[in-house]
Amino acid sequence: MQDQERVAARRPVTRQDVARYAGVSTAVVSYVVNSGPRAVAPATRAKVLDAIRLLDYRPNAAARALKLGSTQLLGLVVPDSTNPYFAELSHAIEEAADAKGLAVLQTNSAGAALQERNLLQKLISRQIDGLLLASVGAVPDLSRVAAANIPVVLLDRDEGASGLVAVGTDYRAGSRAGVRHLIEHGHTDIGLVVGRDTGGTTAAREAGWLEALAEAGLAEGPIAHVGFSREGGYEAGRRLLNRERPPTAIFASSDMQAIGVLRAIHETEWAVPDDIAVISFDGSVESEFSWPPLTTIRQPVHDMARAAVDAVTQDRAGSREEYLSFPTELVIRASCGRHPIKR
Amino acid sequence: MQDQERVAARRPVTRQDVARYAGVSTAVVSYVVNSGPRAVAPATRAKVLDAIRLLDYRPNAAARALKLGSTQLLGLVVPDSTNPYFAELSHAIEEAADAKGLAVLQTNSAGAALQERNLLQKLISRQIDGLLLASVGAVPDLSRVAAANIPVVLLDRDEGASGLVAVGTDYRAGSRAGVRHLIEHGHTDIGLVVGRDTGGTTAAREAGWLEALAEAGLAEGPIAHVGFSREGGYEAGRRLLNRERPPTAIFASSDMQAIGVLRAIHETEWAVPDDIAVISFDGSVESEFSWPPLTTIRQPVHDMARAAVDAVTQDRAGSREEYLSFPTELVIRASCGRHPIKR
DNA sequence: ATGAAAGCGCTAACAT
DNA sequence: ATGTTAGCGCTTTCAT
Repeated sequence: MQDQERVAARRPVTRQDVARYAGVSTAVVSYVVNSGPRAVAPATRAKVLDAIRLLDYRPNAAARALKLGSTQLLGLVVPDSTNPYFAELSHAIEEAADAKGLAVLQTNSAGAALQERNLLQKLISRQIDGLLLASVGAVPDLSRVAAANIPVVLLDRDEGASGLVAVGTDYRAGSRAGVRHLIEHGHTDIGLVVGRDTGGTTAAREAGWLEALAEAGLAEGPIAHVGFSREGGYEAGRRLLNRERPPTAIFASSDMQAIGVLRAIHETEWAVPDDIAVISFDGSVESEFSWPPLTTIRQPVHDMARAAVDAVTQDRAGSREEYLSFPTELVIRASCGRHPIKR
Repeated sequence: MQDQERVAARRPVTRQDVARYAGVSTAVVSYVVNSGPRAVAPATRAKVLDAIRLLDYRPNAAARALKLGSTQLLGLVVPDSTNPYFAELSHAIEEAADAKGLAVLQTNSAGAALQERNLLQKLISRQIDGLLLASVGAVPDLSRVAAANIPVVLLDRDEGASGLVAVGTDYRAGSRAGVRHLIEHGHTDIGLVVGRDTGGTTAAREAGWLEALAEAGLAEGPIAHVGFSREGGYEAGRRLLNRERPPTAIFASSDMQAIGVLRAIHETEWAVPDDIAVISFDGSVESEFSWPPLTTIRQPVHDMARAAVDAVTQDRAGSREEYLSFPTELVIRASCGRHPIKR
């Protein structure tokens, strides 16, 4: 008898229930819910809407997905969502997707190709309608995705890939503009901190640095190849500072690396920008609140996210090749200094 | 004739196809795929497995979800996934979920109650199997979720909530330990930077600070109530430093706020920790690479994530009340100084 | 050990 | 304008 208090496990409300309650057929409920494809008389429509409200009916997405063959789900794979750049990109993607009624399954590859492949498998079997991939390698294995006919958009790329849409910023031009700014400050010895991998955006960032130097007739500065992380930047900073004649300015090709560089500089008790200037690439929030605030080449993350979501939801996606490149913006803050450094 | 090159839109491989290819019934394929509920002869099993491999068959998650009434999907709502603390928590949750074969729908409420409600609606209609919620308000509106019979676990809480499982750390004890550490360094004038909201974890963090002071017989230091952001911390820092007699140490109740405080201090050209010591709460990576590196009270994010995922996937979830509290760890770095400050 | 078939909730073509 | 109904791919009961 005491067990009578047990809460009845409510069976979820279905379209059947709504139809019955409103005294119409299930088809009509469908027409109302989806605003089509058939018209419904205003009076009937009102009845159905009432029933929906009263019963607190919510369409079953799984059933809908099964019927339509579309889940309204996007898959997103990034190396590390904890990295502010990817965190901001992911956030922007989520917003852009949400605006289109799409939800996103966010996953982390930890920068490992194997893990990335596993994730793709899982996402495919979840019937995602599109895949946004910031891949570890230059040539991700997309055979399974292609076989499943899922549109793909590559993120964080410096060029298109065979038959795919890719989005990125103009890393080369951005880097060049940043380094040129350093040169305008009078610097002639500008070091580079950049990723360890060859190709990809790393090469483009490096190329921009080189171009700016060449343009100004300056000699190539010292380079430190390290991981795209704070730790990597720290290591790079130490290496550059320990040279016989350290550069007077450093271009770090990502915010994370710049943060690490700053730490290395602070540890040697040099002043930024008076003893050494620093400039970074990405423009994530963290660059604004470092000490000193970093001059940075900002990527238009929101524009890129929107473009990526747009592209992946277009019919033509997956069957076209296109590279969507976005311009960067030089955000000038304190780390690059006001005056040329004399040493 | 040219159009013949057109790629045939492959119909996805279904369980039917596999059954036909392997010369068995669809039921047997099911038994093999799910390792149950019926046994299958080893030879048959092998045939089916071969067919699966050959046809590159992947079960349709939507169909499975419809049939089973379970999507293997978790919903996650945080105020801002761009905040390193939530980024790390989300990342850890994703890992914990993935280990259980669950995927997670990550969403951002932007700290707005209305947006939060909308997200919950959307997540519910996607038939999530469980909800992880770091809510904006002290008492989230969970009526819809409850009606849908979806287990909920509250994140980032300092206490249980009626009928719900909640996870959090011991904010009060952690804060107290941190402030006590400052006191051991000889500080007697310790300011507090804390959230603007009353109640919730804010109150607990404040209580810990107060307790440590009381314990040591010290007077209550100055308080700045600001948002849980870098900007908020900056504002708080300025306010505290502009006092007639600034505190010699500041306890910032989150890493983000501490980062802002550091900026304010640097701008006044005071030295940390020599002129003023700082200590923070959370222990996200960013605290490690600030300058100087922040002494911080670290939350065991991974443990919390695992516990949250475990709890939300338990049958009993949603019908029990429990508060899972995790201990913090004091991570000592440079920002709290070695010696008492004399001013 | 295996197979046949009902049915999960929804959409839309086809009827009326 | 509205109703009837087949079928999306899967699981599992019930039969064999």
